[in-house]
Amino acid sequence: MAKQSTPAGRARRAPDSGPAAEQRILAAIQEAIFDHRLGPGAKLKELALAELFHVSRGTVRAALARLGHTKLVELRLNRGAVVASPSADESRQIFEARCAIECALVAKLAAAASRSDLKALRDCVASEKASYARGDERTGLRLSIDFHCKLAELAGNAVLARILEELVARTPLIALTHGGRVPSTCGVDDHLALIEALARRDARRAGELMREHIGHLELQLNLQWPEPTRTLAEAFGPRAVAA
Amino acid sequence: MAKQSTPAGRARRAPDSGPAAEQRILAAIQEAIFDHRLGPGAKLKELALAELFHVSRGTVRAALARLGHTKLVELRLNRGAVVASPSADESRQIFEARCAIECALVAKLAAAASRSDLKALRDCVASEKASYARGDERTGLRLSIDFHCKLAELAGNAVLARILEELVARTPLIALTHGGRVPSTCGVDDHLALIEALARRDARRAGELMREHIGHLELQLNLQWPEPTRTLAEAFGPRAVAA
DNA sequence: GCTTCCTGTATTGTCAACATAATCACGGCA
DNA sequence: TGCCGTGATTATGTTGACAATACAGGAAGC
Repeated sequence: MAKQSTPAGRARRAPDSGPAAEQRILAAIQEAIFDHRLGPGAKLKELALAELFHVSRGTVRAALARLGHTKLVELRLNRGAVVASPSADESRQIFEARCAIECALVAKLAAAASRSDLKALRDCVASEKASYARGDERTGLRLSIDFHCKLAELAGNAVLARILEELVARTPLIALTHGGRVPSTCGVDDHLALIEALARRDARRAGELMREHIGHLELQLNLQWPEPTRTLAEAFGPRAVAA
Repeated sequence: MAKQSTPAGRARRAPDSGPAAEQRILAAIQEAIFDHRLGPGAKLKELALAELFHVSRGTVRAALARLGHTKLVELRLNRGAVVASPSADESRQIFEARCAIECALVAKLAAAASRSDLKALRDCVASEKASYARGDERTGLRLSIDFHCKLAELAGNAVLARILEELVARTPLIALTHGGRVPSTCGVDDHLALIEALARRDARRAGELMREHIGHLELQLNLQWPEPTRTLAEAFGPRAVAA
């Protein structure tokens, strides 16, 4: 017998609340950030989200708390949650962290990657390339990010994979916050070169390539640019006034 | 004027609830795990904790959720939270992750550590050594852990520091879960040697030493031992029955 | 004697209302 | 005209009660 204990209002086919729903909301917000439909500073009101996803505010709060822990959203006391705006400093640190982690991963993969591992990586890059070729930047970017996560997964270290995933998830925000254009091809060639090094079991070269690749990403995101002015005092500071 | 808006029952000198209290509970549980007063598998009942800390269940839930995110506690659906018991596999992955991160940190420090940085590290090891010398293993272990966190802090990368902190926090659980005795001197000599390498700006040697040091930790924790049997089926499996 | 089912209890998950704090709009004032 | 104080509104933080689920003990059946 199906459990129809819920009064009558809304039959719960898909669970309208609970940990499952929390996961659903979390994933939805994360995807929205990925797809640039939510930019840095966007306000995430509990009530609005609760109504939108047909869940209680408590569920939304739990999801926002988790997103806050991964630093994808900033939780301000008594002032709600907004999509995070990583500072330039923080962004550099994120790339530095990625470099450390991903270099270790490729070193491990260079030593232990199986034939099927390499094939999986090549497939990943292939569909990535195809997406860019047909102008679908959104999917391309997604697959490009997937490539990095795949590296972690294939390296057989779930702990590092999880950490890397959280770091990688913050990259789109860095791009948006600092005005860098999302690169049009996002390093497909870098990815291919890296795979070749892995195939040759050339750990040293693979590490170099990864370092360079992340360096490219960092440059493309224009981190060397000054941080966008956020306050009026900055925007109309001495320099602007003097002119 | 002091805000005495609370009715009358209990004047809130220390905040009895809210984000501050959440932090307090989180820290308390984390310390209890550090000090081995809470071992793997220990049940963390919401109501008990709420009464113990004079907060509402909601606050406890929030704290547990955060601890769950850092994997210090395991959250089981409808079955509450227990202190985590990292598997042998997971433990190895944690050490691998620490190795990757800490090697990157010492490489950076070897290049950029200032005189005061080195002094801070030496001071840290000195008090660590002193603690062990007077038989205070608890404080010694704490300071030993602090040393690793200090490395991250001095390296000037808050992102990596945070990640490392979470990884390091799980080490005591690994020791308890897999029955390894907590080492009596926990690598004070390793720490000193590492500092010397940093002082000589010898990045290569510092990396080697760090790798070795973490290797020592891993060995001391007896990860090569089989995992303790948890299920009856395992405990009384074919081998035991045959005898 | 052992297993199986059942019932009572304890614990967690969920929700809706209340209290508190911040934001916004309006009107007075220099 | 621009600024500041004030009040209304909105949003968040918190609490307590309710519902659903899992656990434990005991009774009945094999």
